Amino acid sequence: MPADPATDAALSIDARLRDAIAARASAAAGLEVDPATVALTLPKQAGHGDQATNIAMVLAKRAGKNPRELATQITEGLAEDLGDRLAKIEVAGPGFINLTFGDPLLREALAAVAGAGRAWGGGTAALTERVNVEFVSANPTGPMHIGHARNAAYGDATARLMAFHGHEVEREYYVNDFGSQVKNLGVSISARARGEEVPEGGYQGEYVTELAESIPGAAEQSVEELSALGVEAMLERARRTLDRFGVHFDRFFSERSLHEPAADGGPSALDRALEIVKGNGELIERDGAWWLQTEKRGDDKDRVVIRATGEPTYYASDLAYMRDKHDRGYDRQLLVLGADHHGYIGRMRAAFEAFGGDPEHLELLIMQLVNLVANGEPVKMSKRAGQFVTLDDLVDFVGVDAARWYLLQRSHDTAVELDVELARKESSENPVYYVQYAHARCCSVLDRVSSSARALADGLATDPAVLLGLAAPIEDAERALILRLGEFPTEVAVAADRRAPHRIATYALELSQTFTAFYRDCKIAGAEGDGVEAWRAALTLATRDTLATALELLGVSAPERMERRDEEPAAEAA
RNA sequence: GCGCCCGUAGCUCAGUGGAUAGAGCGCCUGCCUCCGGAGCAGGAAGUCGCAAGUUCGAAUCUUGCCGGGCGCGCCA
Repeated sequence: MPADPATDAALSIDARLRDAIAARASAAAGLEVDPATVALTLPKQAGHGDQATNIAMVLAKRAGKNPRELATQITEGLAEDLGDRLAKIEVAGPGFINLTFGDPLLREALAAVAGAGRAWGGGTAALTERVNVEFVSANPTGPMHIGHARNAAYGDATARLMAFHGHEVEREYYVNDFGSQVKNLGVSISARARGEEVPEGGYQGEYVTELAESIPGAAEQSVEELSALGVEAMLERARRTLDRFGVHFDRFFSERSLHEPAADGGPSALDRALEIVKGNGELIERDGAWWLQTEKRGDDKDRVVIRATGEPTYYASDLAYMRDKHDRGYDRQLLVLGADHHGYIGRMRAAFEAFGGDPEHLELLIMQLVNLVANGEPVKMSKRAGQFVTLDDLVDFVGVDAARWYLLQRSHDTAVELDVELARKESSENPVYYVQYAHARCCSVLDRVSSSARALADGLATDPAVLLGLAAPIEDAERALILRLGEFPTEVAVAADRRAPHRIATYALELSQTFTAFYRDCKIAGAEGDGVEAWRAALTLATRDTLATALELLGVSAPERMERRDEEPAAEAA
């Protein structure tokens, strides 16, 4: 996929700097320097410039030179090469080179962002991969709980992120519509339909009674029929819940279908997969059962695929399912699994390799737990007793935007605590509203900008060069905002590569803060000075689009105006 | 016992080799004749679990220990 040209232009600012630095560093150190290896970072410390590189320190040892001395030589060369694009360049600390951009370079940077619009930050993947992301895959035997909520939010946001970065992504839900749990659901519905207690080990939840009531003549139906109808109903319910949560799958893949004969009447996908691993010498018979020899591939022990009874295990389905996805030609399979599945990594990898898959192309992403807290007390969740905090409950309670934000703002591999009371009570002050507010503020300010300035700013999408002619000096808050916007493509790339959508949430918050500081320090609508209003409108426009993109990657809405919320009624006198 | 994840401010958590470790919430002090105060400015608050090691440089990499979560079925 070709990257957007405007994004290219901005990256080329970065690339041009790298090239220049690499050339001078190479000459000074007497070593080959690949521009791609030049680290350019935005220093967090004010006074350390707009970009910094540690190249002199990295090369010092190999070059046999003092880092500061090396840095000084590189600096002198760069100052000569880059002219007024640099306002300042200096050696600092142990050998950092700090660069401060000149106004011409800052204008080029903003022109690139503004020109790209909603495409800014995307499409920079070096090569496009076909990626299958399997997530949620909750058993259709019960409502989706808070753990599924985190899995859903994460899988979906990761898919959005990778697609935006430049990959072809498909979302897939594996439906466990086969086996003893499904039968168990049928048994439980049947019991409720006949007004009896659910047998030991059955599903106790209220929803089972609801299912029984919703199925006409349930008391007379067979367990098999009730199982099928129950699964169908639960799946439909899951679809509606996910839809409401902003998560849409490309495919619901039935486990049962793996067990059915092929379209041509040939063996099932499961049988074919087993034949393949058997042919590869991966199966062994022992104690009357068939085992996949996973231990030799790093698993704790071998795993049964066909029980002594002749029944395939759940693991056999997993094997066939991975094989099916593999045959569909994806470059990469991502599986988003719950915390309680981390013990499966070994056997899943082993299975993938057993049929000839390249382990590099399988990624198992483990979600850590969400601990729900209400009023400072942990919320107990018992599937047995049928007590859930469901995904629907969460959305009802705090709304889709806050729910997704809270579930996505932290790394997937750290356990998080979510205080639902707090999330709702503080909803007017929590970070997601702050970011949305910044977006709404961009929109509302742009409405107040003069039509001529607005026209100039809007024209940038087609002609970014307009900005370059503006002469007014760039102020600190404007500089900070441009640099922040300029980070977005790198942030997207890192977040996508690390499957870390929470970085986008962090970035969105930082961008919002930077914009708010700009808004405070620089008057936008009606600003004095030649072209200043248009220039600031362009900055606002670029911020609005980048915030909207960031929020969209998280699946959080970007409203053009926030509803004026009435003050909470003062603690009622009761 | 073995395996995976985590230990950073009062709380919830960012930060996967760089400079004086950050944010949100909470707390304290200020700011509404000014583009939306759902806001802004400032402040208090940290032995980055502990100890060694690697390096010019470690919250970050290695090892050991301590503490917490989760998992170790011919269940799904």
